[in-house]
Amino acid sequence: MPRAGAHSPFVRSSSRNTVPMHRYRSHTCGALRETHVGETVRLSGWCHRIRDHGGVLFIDLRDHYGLTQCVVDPDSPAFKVAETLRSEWVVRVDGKVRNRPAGTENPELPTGNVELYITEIEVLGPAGELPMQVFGDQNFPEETRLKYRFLDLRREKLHQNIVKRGQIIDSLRRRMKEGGFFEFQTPILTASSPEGARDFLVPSRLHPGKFYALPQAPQQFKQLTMIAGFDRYFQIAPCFRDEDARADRSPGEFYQLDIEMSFVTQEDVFQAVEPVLRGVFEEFGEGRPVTPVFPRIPYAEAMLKYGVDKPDLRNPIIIADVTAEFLREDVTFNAFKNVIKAGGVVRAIPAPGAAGQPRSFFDKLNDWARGEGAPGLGYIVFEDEGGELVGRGPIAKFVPAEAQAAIAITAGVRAGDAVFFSAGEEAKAAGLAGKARTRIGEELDLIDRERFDLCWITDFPMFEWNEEEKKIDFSHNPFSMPNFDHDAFLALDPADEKTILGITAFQYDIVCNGVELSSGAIRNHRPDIMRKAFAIAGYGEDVLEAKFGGMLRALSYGAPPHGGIAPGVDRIVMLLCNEQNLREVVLFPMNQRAEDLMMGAPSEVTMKQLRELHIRLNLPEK
RNA sequence: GGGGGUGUAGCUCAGUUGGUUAGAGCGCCGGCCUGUCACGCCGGAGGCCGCGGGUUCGAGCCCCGUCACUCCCGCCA
Repeated sequence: MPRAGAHSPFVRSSSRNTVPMHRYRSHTCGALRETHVGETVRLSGWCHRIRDHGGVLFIDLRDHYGLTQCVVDPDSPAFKVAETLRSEWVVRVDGKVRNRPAGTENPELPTGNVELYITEIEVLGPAGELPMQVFGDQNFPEETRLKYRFLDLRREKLHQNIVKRGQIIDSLRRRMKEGGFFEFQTPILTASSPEGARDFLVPSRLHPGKFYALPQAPQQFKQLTMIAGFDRYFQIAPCFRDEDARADRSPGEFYQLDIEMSFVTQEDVFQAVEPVLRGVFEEFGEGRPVTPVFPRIPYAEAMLKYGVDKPDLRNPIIIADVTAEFLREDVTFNAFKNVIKAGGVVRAIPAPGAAGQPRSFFDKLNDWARGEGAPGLGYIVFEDEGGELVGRGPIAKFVPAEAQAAIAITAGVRAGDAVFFSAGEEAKAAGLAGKARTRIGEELDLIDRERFDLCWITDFPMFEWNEEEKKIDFSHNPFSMPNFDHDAFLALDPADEKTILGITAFQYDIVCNGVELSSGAIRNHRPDIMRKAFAIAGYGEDVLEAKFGGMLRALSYGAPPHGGIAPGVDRIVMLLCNEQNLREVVLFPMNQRAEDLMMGAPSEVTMKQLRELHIRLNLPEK
């Protein structure tokens, strides 16, 4: 059980014992080697595993640094006590280091050539019967793991993940400082923001009826830091959002490597950040290849080719638009033709080599698509028949050979492949195609898991249509600079929805293996353009003043052009630790319902506390 | 707020078409064992089969409800 940082920070006893022994340990449990043979040493740690042979008793003693086999037999004065020890008791043992008898060495352990012959045992912390074993790699229920997190954290995998997390953060910090960035701390108690996620609120005692909010991100603070002239900001920043959890989204709180730079274009941000992320993936990726130069994929292209704005580029499937092919006069598949007539599109998802799949493969995907709310997932299987490309499948008979050939060319498929179709209104068809792409890639085992494929997604739309409220909204960060001539932007007619919805922003993401790692932008540093952008999104001058007055004022006293990005630390660590869930890389996570089962948060508070905060509860009826 | 999955011993799981006394491994307790490192052998304790209701002669199994955990949708600038 090799552990990180095997050196001991503690005092060592000399072989002549001229130095007094430390109260708890002379060495750590990962330190002893053959060079220590003959020394009298003192170890403290947890009884990892006890093997009682009657006459001889082995105790594997464990601490953060490693594992040392300790032995007692009836000749030792400690034998009686040793027999009472149980798993996970914390003990201090004294004894002499000796070579293991020939043939009993354990090459799995760095300390495996030696053992400690115990002459004295002091129980420092006995343990009750354990709700979960530390030893071994058995699975335990999430609830138990969270409630007894301190036990789970003793276990090899989680312990290593947390160590790795620390090392990754060290590396990020070092790389940022080497890049000329300076670290800042921004407030935790701040003001609620109208855009974005739901805020965590903190009632103010001094100002009845008023609330602080925990920052969703230090967005405005880092911009203000730039306006204050500090030029290059970074922070391992805690962020708080009161939204529901996902496997890759911690409930409540998470950390970002928050970055901001002055006098930069988008290109400068890319040049500053890409080496940091590539470097950290290379450093901690355990040899798995990392994209040498991150490709840059405009949002629109990503939605077409991958059906999603966070494509997993390890999946070789590329979606194609085959709307034109289904419009051909010789094609008689009216289901698709009607969709197209109604303004929809048809997307083709190639399934390389799927011709050999059994019927159940296609049926399963069809069922899945229905579960996604689609009418189904049409498909054509291409086979080679005497040198001719022949399409089969339920809809093939509506598509004559020439049209099939045209589809095959557009979708880039050959005999032996299949192609699935997703038809409908563009965004929906693209979304379903994207999900199908992922699913087909997984079913056909096309995804190389031993790789980190990173890319930039660029040119996000500045605005989007809010169907519910029938209005234009910011589609991302309201502080982003539109990629549009400034004077023309100021002159925009808010009713000109077509032009407005076509405007992109200097807004970008980094994606790795289908996981959105960061989001960033060149900021809008001009108050006039800011006012215009908010006006387009339907925010009046009063709202703007109330919520972003400080920011607007700051922009009015000499603001440098600036921009930044904020990679998600937890997600980076999750990818590098090969974990599917953020709880595996967070020291003390909450459960899906945002409860801390160990500390019992959230919890009720006393009436006195509520009174001081001028709060009266109005609880929902059960 | 909605959908899926899971729920049987402390833990991981098995449990046939609804049919005697609900099993195994790990852990725990006791005994034996002087070279193991997933030690071995023998014995033992430990079960509101998540909870409530229903169907049935009979329910771990079928039905309804509910709760918990989890994954997903909504949400997450």
